[in-house]
Amino acid sequence: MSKQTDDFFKNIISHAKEYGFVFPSSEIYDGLSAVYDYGQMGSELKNNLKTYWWKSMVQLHENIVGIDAAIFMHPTTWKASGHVDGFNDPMIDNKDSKKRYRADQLIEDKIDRYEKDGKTEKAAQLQKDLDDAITADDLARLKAIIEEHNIVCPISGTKNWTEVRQFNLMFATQMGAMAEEAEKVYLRPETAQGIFVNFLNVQKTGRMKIPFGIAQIGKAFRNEVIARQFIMRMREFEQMELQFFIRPGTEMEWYQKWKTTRLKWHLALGADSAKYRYHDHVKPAHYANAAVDIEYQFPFGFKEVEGIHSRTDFDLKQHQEHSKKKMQYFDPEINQNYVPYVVETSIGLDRLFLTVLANSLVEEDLSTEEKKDSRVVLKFHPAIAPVKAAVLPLTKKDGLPDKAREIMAKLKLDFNIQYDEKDAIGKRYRRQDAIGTPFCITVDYQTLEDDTVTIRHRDSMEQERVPAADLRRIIGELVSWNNLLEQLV
RNA sequence: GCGAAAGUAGCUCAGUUGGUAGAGCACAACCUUGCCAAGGUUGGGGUCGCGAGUUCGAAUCUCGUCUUUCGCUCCA
Repeated sequence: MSKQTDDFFKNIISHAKEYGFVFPSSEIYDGLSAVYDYGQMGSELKNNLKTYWWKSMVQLHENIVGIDAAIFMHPTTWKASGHVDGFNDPMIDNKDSKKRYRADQLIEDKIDRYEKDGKTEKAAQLQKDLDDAITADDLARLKAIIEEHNIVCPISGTKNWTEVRQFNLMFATQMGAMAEEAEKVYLRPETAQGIFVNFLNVQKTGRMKIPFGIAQIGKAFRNEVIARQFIMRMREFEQMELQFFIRPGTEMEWYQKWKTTRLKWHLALGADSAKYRYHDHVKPAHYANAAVDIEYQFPFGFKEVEGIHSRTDFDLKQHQEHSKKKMQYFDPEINQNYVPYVVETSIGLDRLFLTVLANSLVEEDLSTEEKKDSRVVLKFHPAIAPVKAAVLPLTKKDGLPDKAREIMAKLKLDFNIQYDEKDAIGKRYRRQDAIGTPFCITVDYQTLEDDTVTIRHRDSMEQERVPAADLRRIIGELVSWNNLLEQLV
């Protein structure tokens, strides 16, 4: 990473903190690794991004509905999805080769070698030790076995091992206050399963006909080995997911359709299209037969923001098997019962938030021959800006504040508005620039005479004079969701 | 997890050979100005990430620890 991009990323982080977008979690206690809080500006921006997504899915499509499933789910859910078996292994690292291995597999390999060498007795004993240690969940014992049997790293050939650690992707806790009676439950590692288990409920009660989709926004939790890069990879994060249920055999058609639809959605926010690209997965995950990422070019390179997966009927079939409930749909058009196929679009809200910040943060040089000058601006699309407008009296005397308060009182019924009378007017404009407020309404001496105000536009810094009575309509049109959504249809 | 770098006020940083902490911006009050930041006066805010150790004395030296950034690794 170059010095320049490094600085750019640091700028984003410090700007985000300085203006109340993102704070390290529980910062007074030194923070918690890879956990962040959204501040007064950040939560507004994040909510607006959710609204944009929700409207684009649920409001714009008559065949998409939204749900809000619980974070806790029946433990069998995660057996069906493959999360329990797939990600629950004792791991060990070799410090020289920096390779990570499953500790039990290293030992199994050693057993094989003993057997090949004809040391069957030794092999049997080791197998027993291994089984005992695994059963007892004794990680220290596993490490000891590796050391006792001089197991070396296949790559470096050394015995320079770390401790054996249990790798658990899912956070577990218990439900029920009495510890001995408590049942182990997990914090969901993805929101998708909340949709799959509700497939029948929604389909029946909503009288949904295939093709149809279920959308959901919610928190998910993954105990990543290493979580890094600000809010790029967090252990607690928020997903916005659509599971779109379709007739088997039509999945590629829908996959292509959602691929284009979703990129359009990102571009509507105003980013340079050169900063986005598709990244096809050569080897999709076990549940998918096609997968693509939409990537955004961050200062530190292209990174995944959204994934589109053709999930086949894997999940519904798994749940059908584990729950013994028929996860089927009767399709009257072809007179057939089938388990629907699924195309999923899954976006990381926190990453989206970061793309929007990275894309919006601009430092402009406003220097003239006489004076050096610059400003820092967050050029958010007005519809997603945390504060829609600021009402500013030109001075804080001669009744201008009263007039400004009066205007503010009306506008705040419709919009998130700030009022500011401190410092010179230019300085107040710059403060609003720094949090991305698209419009500044200035009350001046002329306002007292003819009830007009000026609207100062963030990006052009130009002003226009309008009747104060028209503000609600004018601002309303400028910040309307329509400006974003009309680009999608 | 391994390796490297960093952590001093809200932000950006200074702090000499160890001698009880500073600047600019920001913030608050007042004055001044009045359409694009950085005018004046006054003020608030830091046990120098945390914990030990060495020392008469530690922001400074040593060790540990936490957090962050970068590289590797991981990411169904």
